[in-house]
Amino acid sequence: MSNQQLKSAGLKITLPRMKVLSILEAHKGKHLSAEDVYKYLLEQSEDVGLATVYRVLTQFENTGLVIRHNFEGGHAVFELSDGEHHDHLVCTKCGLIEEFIDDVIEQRQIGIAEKYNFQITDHSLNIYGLCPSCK
Amino acid sequence: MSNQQLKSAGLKITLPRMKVLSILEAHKGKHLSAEDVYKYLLEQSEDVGLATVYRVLTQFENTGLVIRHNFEGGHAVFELSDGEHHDHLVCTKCGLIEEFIDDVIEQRQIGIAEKYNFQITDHSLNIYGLCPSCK
DNA sequence: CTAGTTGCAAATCATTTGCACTTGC
DNA sequence: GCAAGTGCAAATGATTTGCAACTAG
Repeated sequence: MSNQQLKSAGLKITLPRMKVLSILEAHKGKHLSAEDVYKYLLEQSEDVGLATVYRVLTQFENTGLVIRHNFEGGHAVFELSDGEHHDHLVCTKCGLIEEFIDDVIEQRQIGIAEKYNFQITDHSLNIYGLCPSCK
Repeated sequence: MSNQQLKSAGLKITLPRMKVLSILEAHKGKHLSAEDVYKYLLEQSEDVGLATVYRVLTQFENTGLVIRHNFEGGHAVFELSDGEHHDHLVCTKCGLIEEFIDDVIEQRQIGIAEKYNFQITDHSLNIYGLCPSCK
């Protein structure tokens, strides 16, 4: 199953890559840092180096398999791409993340890029605040 | 003049703080990294340590005097706050940054936060792409 | 005077890289 | 078999911190 995703991404099907992919699938909808993935691998007593986790995640990002987010606070997080773009609500207290899409905002952004004559390649919108259980 | 800003921020008026502030004022509208500020200080043969630049910028951020942005690509940039919130168009090739505000988007974000019952404290919207001269 | 500040060097954190070794095809 | 992939340890780059010396109020 996931083998196909790797193959069609032009990557050799190796143990570490499959393991990382399975971790990501097991946490679909979550946002994991490289360290997180590494920890989950250790829990499963899998023998994969942290450096490899970084390498694999970066490769997955390049093939579009995963999305990398740079939220506030130093470290990047990754999530399996579902092909759909979405933005985030991030709780600054507990770290909870809600995803959302707003077509009006998407359209506006395109309009703004046009106004400034930018060729838009990507964008990120993050709303920071306190989630229902933290406020 | 700037002395007042520091005093009202509850910070002692020290040489390093005034110098950093003057650098920021001399580059109003630009987005400088801590290293940038440090380099400008060196150019003026001012004797301020990089660590102090970081400390001062962080203090300024806490008092709301400056805004810190975490764009893609590792290092944070700072800009003097004009009290107005705004978002950014970032050129991924040359680093050019254009600022913009869109009331429709602002309103939408408030609506989204309400829908998810989040107490919004901050948000950042960055559109990445190629600027007119880079595309 | 003395709490707040600073400079410097060493420490930390996330991430990357060099290199000899292993593995997928 | 051989290029691609991996593990480990050392290197990196941005930022932080410990601490003794310094300075604003």
